[in-house]
Amino acid sequence: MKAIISSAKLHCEEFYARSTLKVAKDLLGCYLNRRLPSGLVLNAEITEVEAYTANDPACHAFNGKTKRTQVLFGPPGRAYVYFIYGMYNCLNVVTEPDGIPGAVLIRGLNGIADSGAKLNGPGKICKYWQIDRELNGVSLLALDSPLWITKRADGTSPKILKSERIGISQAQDRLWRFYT
DNA sequence: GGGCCGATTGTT
DNA sequence: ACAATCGGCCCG
Repeated sequence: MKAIISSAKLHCEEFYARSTLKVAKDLLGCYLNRRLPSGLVLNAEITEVEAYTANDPACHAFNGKTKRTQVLFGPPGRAYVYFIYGMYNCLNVVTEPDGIPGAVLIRGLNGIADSGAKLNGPGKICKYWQIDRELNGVSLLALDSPLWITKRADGTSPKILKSERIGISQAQDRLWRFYT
């Protein structure tokens, strides 16, 4: 058995089975980890997120469950990856208890592979980290997952700023974009 | 089957 | 400002 993670710990399902707004803010400062098909593992600190909830006109799940959005209604702690603008994929983490839709969009990373480089924008993150719809629905909780999230090692929490969400045409008054 | 739109991004 | 580029969803 090989150890993928030494010091950092995975969140458990209970972490994701909470209010989407709380999960969004708590994910800031955590680390997104990605095992590429080549075997190479990338990791970087989450620095920007957005929350999308059941009673939110900007959420894909707002108009009910469809083939595309069904993972939003499923168990928490899974990846929701959708294809947008004919070119880009966006990565979300599913929140709320099973049966209630909700997700946190990952919009920004910092310190990619210890290089210190920043990666801004959900489309670019998925492009550079080879995240596409094949990962839609995968659990982030299993150690053999190609995608998982770990807590920050020092146990501290970053200072959180908020603003309107980017690129939406509805519910623009909700300050549900959080960043560090 | 047709048409419109989108949780984006890079270029004009 | 706008083009790139295509799946989902609604309508008929």
